[in-house]
Amino acid sequence: MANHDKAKRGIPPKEDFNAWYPAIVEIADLVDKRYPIKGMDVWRPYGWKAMRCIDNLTHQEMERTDHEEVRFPLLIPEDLLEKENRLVALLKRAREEGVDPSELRMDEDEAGFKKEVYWVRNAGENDLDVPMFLRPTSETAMYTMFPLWVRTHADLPLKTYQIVNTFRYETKQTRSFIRVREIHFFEAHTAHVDEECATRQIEEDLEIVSRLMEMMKLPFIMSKRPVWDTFPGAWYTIGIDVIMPNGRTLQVASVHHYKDQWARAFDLKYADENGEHQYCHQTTYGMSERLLGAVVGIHGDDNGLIFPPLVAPIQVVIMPVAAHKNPLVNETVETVSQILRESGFRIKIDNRDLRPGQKYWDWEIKGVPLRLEIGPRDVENGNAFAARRTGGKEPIPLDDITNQVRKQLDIVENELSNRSSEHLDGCVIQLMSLDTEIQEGQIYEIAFDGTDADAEVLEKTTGLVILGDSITPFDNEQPCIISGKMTTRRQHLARMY
RNA sequence: GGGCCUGUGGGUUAGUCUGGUCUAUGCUUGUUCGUUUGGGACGAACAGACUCUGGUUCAAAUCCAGGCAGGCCCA
Repeated sequence: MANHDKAKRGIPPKEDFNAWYPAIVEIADLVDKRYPIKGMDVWRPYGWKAMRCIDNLTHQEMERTDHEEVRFPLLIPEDLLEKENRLVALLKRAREEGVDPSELRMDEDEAGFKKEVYWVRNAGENDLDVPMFLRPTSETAMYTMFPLWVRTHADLPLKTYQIVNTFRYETKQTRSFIRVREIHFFEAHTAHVDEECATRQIEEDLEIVSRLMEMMKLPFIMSKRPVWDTFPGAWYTIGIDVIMPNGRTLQVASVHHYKDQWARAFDLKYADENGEHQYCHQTTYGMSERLLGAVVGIHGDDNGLIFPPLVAPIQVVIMPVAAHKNPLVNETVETVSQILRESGFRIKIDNRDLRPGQKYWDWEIKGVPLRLEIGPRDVENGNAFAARRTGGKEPIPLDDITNQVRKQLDIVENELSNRSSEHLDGCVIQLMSLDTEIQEGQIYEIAFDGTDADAEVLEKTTGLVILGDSITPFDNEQPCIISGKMTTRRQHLARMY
């Protein structure tokens, strides 16, 4: 049978990303999609461990930047939402009054999450007087408490974060890690004395995101979102988009500068040095399990996943080969794994009673970056045989195993890094004029300095979406694609997930 | 938001159009035993399913209605 090989592994070619992705998340044991609620997958041990590895990097970054972890309740009473709604309504009116209406887009959604939340209306046999909803995000819950915590300028900055589950009633098609109804969510919320301090926080957030993206070797773009794509209640929003293999962008993180808008709605004030009350300035920084979706999507290949070493649930799988021929094999495997574990590597010994070939495929599908084979021949020569998931095999000396393994993992990291930037360079191309034919799988870089109305034209004619102003503008002025006016504003057009 | 489609063991699949031959087919997985073990071994035995509720009928996996769940396409 010609496709026997493929059929047995059951992995569609990665070329066909829409088939590959949903297949691989199940075949590699990340999730079980058979749980009977749309958009709520079961995390399997391997998938959860991968997520935990990513979360650990996040925890480290939060620790490094003096954020403190908190944990807020899942349920929020409905009446608190009214403060938020009033704020959103207020901002909307201000925006409508302050901006030329011709420049405003008419298709703005009703702001807020109200339609997309799950409600709890009963408790036991009783109807609740005040219904509660499952948090879609925690602004409302947190900003109800912040005023109780902040008294004076000495309490600021307040830098908190939590990693929790949030809920959104998605009506669109769901996809593991990418669009789900129960979201594994990271959110940092901060409060500061003034706008400038809050702005510095935004800068810190962007630095953290960049570091995390680098650790996970993800190709990304950071853009200040257009007004209509700004989070309700935010002064501005910066979106971090990963460029997936099919050229679609996936927003994996967002950072919001709220100025004092939420503080006014929730009465979050502090006493300054002169004893006068001032409103705080706040920021939010959010990420989700989409990070894992991006890691899966970006690095995997026809043979399965490839985890970047920093987030690999198992970094090195050690495999005794033909152990029955020489008792030294298992002994060596034990010693080596112990040494590596003590050096901080995540290790797995695979001594299952299976044909070696089958074990190899297993770990390739699961994306373990490095495999060490130790057999009678290797023991005799004082080697382990190292096979990198990104390609290439070589014997490495056992007496220097820690350094050697580190070196091998570095090679994998570099390879993934190179692939990632190649992908970025290949996907993003310049669009000089609207007459150019738009191609599937491309992201277009443009110089654009037009109005909202111009933007709408741009989106309609290209069938793409504007990501917003790139964080790094052009060095030299270029003619705007619509008006021809010279500008350094660099923007991107893409298909978004 | 609009439209189309699907639901059979753990996975996948035959059977549905045209009700009876279906106490339901093949492959795979799982368990046990034996032989094997440096890139997917083989033999034997066993285990395991018609999405739910209602209707039509002498008779429903099959037809009808609804629910739940899933997939695809378009805004």
